[in-house]
Amino acid sequence: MHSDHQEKSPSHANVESPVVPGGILPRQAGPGMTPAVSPTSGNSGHHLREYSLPSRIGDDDIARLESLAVHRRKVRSAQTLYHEGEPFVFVYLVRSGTLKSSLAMADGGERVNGFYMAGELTGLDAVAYGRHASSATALEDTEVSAIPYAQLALATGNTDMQGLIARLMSREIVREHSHALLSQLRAEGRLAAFLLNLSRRLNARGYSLSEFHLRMTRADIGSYLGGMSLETVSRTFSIFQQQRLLEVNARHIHIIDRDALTRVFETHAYDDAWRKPER
Amino acid sequence: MHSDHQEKSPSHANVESPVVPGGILPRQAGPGMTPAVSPTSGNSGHHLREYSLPSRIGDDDIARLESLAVHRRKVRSAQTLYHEGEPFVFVYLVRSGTLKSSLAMADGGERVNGFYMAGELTGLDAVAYGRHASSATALEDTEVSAIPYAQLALATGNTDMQGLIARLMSREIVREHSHALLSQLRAEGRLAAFLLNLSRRLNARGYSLSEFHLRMTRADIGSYLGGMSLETVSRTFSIFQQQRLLEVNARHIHIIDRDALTRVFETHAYDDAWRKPER
DNA sequence: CGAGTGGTTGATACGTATCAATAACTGTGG
DNA sequence: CCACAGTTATTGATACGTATCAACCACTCG
Repeated sequence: MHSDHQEKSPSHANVESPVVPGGILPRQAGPGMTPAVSPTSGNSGHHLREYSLPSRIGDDDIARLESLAVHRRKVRSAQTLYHEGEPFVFVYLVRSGTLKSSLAMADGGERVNGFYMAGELTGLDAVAYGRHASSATALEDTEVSAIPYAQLALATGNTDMQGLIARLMSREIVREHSHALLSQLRAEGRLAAFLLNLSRRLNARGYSLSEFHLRMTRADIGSYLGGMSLETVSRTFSIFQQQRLLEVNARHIHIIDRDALTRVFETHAYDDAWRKPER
Repeated sequence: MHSDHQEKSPSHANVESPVVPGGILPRQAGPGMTPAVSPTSGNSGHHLREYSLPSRIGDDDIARLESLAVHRRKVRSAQTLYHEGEPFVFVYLVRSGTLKSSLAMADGGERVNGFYMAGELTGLDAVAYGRHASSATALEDTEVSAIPYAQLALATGNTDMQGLIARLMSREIVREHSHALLSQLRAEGRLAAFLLNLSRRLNARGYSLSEFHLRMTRADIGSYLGGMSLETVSRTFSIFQQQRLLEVNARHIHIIDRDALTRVFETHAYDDAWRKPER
């Protein structure tokens, strides 16, 4: 029930490679990671272009966090790492694999609010009330490092652990804000933004920028993008394919025209985007 | 240009009352504030019922923060406290009045991502990158205390200021997650959730639970609720009024049937809520 | 091979955006 | 003090995007 996650495309090796303690990020991590908000001052707000999903952090920070980890934990595909409501003990640094974070809705449905990949920290929403505010489920076999939050909070010494935590949380807030902007876009814009974002994050981990494998279902994507039905997600993929922006084969994605995709989500706002010009 | 914020209804005094240093919260603040996530474990997720907007904090915490404030600042209605992109120096504790937080969109539009009232802290999204990630605009004449973030970060001693900041940020994250759940609701559910939330927050500040004055426009509300047009907001108010759930007079709101309002947002999910039962 | 899960596609219904006209109110300046 | 302009809100008509329902296919797993 978890066998299709081995990459089939030769262009990108699997991240399951031996996890070297203290540096799980294949390549590129230093410069260019920090500024996800454009430094332009009264900017016109290219949040969507800039928006980066769950907190990616530098190798040095990862090492610092890793040093406080008490154990590794493997989570099989479809298993959950923690459930919402559970007492909060650890934050988890993803070593390999992919997690989805979700909230249960009153009616039994679920809302996906994030996907976490290697080098990202999950569980920070539990700090507020000492209980996990969301659940984390593995979308493929995944390995995490468990870091006792109490350790982080108490950590003293030259490493400004407190500051790191604060920055990571703030980044999560910024990310949520950017994500909220998706509600202004229609299906095509949302999916385009999502794909470009995934592409960048995977690329930062050493995969191809143009070709990758989705680890989540259409339903997950739709939920994450703000209550789109899985059918709409599927149809939107088909549209992109017809327009030759993508090649889609179930979960294999090949981005053909990156620029056009970018235009899609810069153009497909509900009202303003395409109407303002002629005013 | 800012004259309609004086309460007209006799049932609730204006908060502009003399700001007593060290305790701006009119009443009720201690018990019952902390748990905004239901402690039930594998819960069915009443996030929407529980969801609390920007970080409200206890009087003691407010006092601790206030002690670090370097100055007060008055912001006239429609003026902005800070713009996105500006260098980050202060977080602001709202003393009186109301702020809206918003992001500029690439096309010139704006997306409202929060409203802040007395006792709430704004600016935490700037910690991530040292620049404000959103703009704060006064919806009425507003007064804030400016607290240098550097002070907070360095604060030592018995007061666990770091922990407080961490909890506040985490709470903001939880709040964002809850807010994201609104995307699963339709117009009526979203507006109902919004009104009930406002009602509770105002009530915690000593106002009537059933009657209050909106400080934001229909457009602001629509934007905040996820890209609803101002017309839809207006129409939804009318619907509630016809159903005798509310009395609406421009920005004066009188909640007649609180329970029914609650049912509205528990019922008006897109698919699951009303369909699951018969499966 | 049958069951289950995930994905695609079509027909249709519904919710809401959009466009438009009007009204109430606010602040401004003669 | 009143007329004018600008904002805000209400309401109706219509168009459009997407949810929903349904049928079918592909693939995996036991």
